[in-house]
Amino acid sequence: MEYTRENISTKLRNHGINPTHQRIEIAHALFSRHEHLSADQVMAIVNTRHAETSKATVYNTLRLFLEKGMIRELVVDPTKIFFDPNTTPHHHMYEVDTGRLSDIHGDIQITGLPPLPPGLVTEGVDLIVRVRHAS
Amino acid sequence: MEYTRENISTKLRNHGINPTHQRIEIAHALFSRHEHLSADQVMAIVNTRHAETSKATVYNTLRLFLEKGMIRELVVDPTKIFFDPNTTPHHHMYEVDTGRLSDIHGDIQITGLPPLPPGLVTEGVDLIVRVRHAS
DNA sequence: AGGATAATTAGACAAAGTCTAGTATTTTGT
DNA sequence: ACAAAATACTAGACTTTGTCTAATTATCCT
Ligand SMILES: [Mn+2]
Ligand SMILES: [Mn+2]
Ligand SMILES: [Zn+2]
Ligand SMILES: [Zn+2]
Repeated sequence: MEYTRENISTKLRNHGINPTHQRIEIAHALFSRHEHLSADQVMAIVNTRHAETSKATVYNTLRLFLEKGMIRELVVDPTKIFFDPNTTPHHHMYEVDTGRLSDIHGDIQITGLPPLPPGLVTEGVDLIVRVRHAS
Repeated sequence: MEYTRENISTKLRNHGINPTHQRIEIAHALFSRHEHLSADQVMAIVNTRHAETSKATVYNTLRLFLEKGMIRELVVDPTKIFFDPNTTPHHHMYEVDTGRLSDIHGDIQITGLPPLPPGLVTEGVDLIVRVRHAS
């Protein structure tokens, strides 16, 4: 699938989001790469050519995409949040010494989780394998 | 096991940590409760009676305990780190709407993890079940 | 005791993220 | 097409978590 401006506009509309210039730019930054990006990185990408999008808009828009379920938030680095354009269930590997974050592919099974206390619903199950480069 | 000052001093020495007044207070805050605490909460607990321990010392000491493997760090809340006095492998449940963090007990098995790329070693596997209170 | 070393401190600083109040753009209704 | 209303964007102040520095204090050793 190609991430043209037109396709991205459609995707935004499908999620109930009004496709504005800034929102298209931010969505494009996230979906055309297949990486996990921080708000700061999104900000930098979107403003490479010439400054067009403010910090407030980057943060607001990422929140909006999250609420609408278009992206996913990863809390894995103590200093910043990463945003993941892939919302299908998958797990992550985090290199603690370099800060690199990548997907784990394969058929991972988690068994033995006790039932939830009543009144609680699962929002997601995050599995993070923390690794580091050998001595 | 009782967490007297004496027992805590011994525990610190066993981890190669010089037991000072502040370090004993901080360790006591963590180990006498069986909760996951943020730096801020540790700070508040340690300084309830009268201010005795500075912010710098709280942060430095928590880092030190971490390095020495006496406590564990949990990156789960986007705004702050939690410290866990329980270093044995176990997993967590995080209530996203209240910020409450608790242990998951039971025999959880994770299968199907692909082998690590060469040169990388596992530091830990964190499983976080994110839950929220039903609508 | 006295010198060396280790630990603590106040407060400046940094970075991520939020908020506000004003401006610009887009949409809606006629 | 036009005006009014609603939505979106912005600069920059502000907040919070955490780090750093340089000076002070406590501890250790002979
Ligand atoms: Mn940055
Ligand atoms: Mn706090
Ligand atoms: Zn991912
Ligand atoms: Zn725990």
